[in-house]
Amino acid sequence: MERGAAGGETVGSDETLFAIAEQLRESDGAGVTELADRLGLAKSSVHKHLRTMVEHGYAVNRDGTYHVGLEFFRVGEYTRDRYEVYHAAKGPVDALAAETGEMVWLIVEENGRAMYLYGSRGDAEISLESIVGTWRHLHVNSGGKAILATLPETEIERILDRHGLPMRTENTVTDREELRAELAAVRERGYAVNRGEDVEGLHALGAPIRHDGVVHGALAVAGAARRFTRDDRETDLAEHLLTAVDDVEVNLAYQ
Amino acid sequence: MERGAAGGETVGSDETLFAIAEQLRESDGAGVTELADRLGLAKSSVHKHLRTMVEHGYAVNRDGTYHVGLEFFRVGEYTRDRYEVYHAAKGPVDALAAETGEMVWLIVEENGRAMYLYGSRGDAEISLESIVGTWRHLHVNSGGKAILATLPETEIERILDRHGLPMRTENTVTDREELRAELAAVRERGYAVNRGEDVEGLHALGAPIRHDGVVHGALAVAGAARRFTRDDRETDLAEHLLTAVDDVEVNLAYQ
DNA sequence: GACGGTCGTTCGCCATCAGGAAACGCAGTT
DNA sequence: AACTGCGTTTCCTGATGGCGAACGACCGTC
Repeated sequence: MERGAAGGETVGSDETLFAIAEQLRESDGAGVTELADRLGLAKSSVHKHLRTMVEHGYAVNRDGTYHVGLEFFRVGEYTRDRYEVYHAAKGPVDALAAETGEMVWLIVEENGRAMYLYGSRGDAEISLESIVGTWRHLHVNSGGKAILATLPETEIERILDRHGLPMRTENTVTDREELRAELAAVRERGYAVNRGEDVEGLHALGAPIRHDGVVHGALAVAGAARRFTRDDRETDLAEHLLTAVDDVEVNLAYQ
Repeated sequence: MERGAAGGETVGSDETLFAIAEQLRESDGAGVTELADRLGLAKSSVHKHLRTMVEHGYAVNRDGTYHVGLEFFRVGEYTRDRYEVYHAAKGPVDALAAETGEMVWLIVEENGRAMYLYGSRGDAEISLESIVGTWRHLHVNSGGKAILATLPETEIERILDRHGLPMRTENTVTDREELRAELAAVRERGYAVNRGEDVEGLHALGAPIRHDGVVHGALAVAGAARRFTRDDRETDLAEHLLTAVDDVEVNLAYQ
């Protein structure tokens, strides 16, 4: 069995389990044979894992095909709810979205990656659900850069070593020195800027949420590049963003 | 290693993994030693599992203690979003909550248990988050009973064999015959009633959501027993409930 | 500033069990 | 009625998950 990347021993069966879950997700449900083929495993092995997963609610068999189970949802909800910043930021995020008419996000960092924990938009609340619950590299995300800028140099180094600086668009910062310079600017400015570095034509501003000397996450405002580059729209948005962050920090202070 | 309950072979390492995740959740984060003690495992084993989990985002080490990771949230969000009925029911649930001023839930069944997939309440949207993402036995839940009533007798039998009829309050139906009679009444009436069978003083009505001859879940209205037993409040609520279900079914039909 | 105590982590060994191959049983199809 | 493709079961075996012990880092305490 192929083992995990360098960095010590891992449990092979766990990795098989994760691979099965991921494959079930990617293919929106699958059968034993399909999974075994795609993962290069014996049908019997896959079957044994699936039975274990079903027994614990991590998988279901709906009329013949296996799917990921709602136990993931249960643990996932818990994981999100445990972030105090989620509860503290919900209100301010909605408010900021209403004020600006743009999309607003709460982003947190885990293991050197950014995850969208909550989102809202001024006009409709459409299609945000496909973003919430997804990972991003820190360097292609305004919130991610805002968080990165607050970390000590050694920590930044570790993260970059682990995840690299993969390119997403023409504008992605892929050079360490360039990133380092930008993070210095972020620290200076108080917020980070993303100019289509993840998605072409999508600009964003991000600012870190601090409490008790710890970074709890970041807020980000995102919208069409066209709007963001108009006159002093950026400074205006930044003003609103930083005020919203203040609100979140106050909420954190008062539990 | 202790194996899973009767019903064929399971993967022991997977069960260890699930146990670790559950323990992390129950204790809101824990260290290697604590986990090993509680689960009766060697520290080294726990450590190896944790490393694997961290590598895949299913755990994080935040300043010395391990926690469940947001990868659970990612997969969990996907699992919920894959339920068409979730998207179809959101609007109607909110509307019904506003109309009635009571709590309204979307409930789905998986592996013979009910899970709260979404909730809303008329007045404030407080404390619903602690319910969404939790399991219930079908027989103590109005939505669960509504779903159960639609299933074929053999299926009901299988579920009762697997999960039993544990008592939650004085009012819980713990007798199979009694339950069978009640399910017949549910089929007759078109909706199920819960009179404090899960939580003392909490009554509820539940009705199944059908589409293409399949049950997709159930809606439930819940509130203080005192209000529910007043005059013809029940028939009035039932009317609203069944109308909301119709709306969901229409949404399902039109994608 | 030496000392237990406690923790996370690493190491090496061994019995177990996760994974493989093949066969079985059941549908639906030809 | 033979065929095909599926999920499931059975049996076997060598890789590996789990163990115990040791290590090293970090405590507060005396």
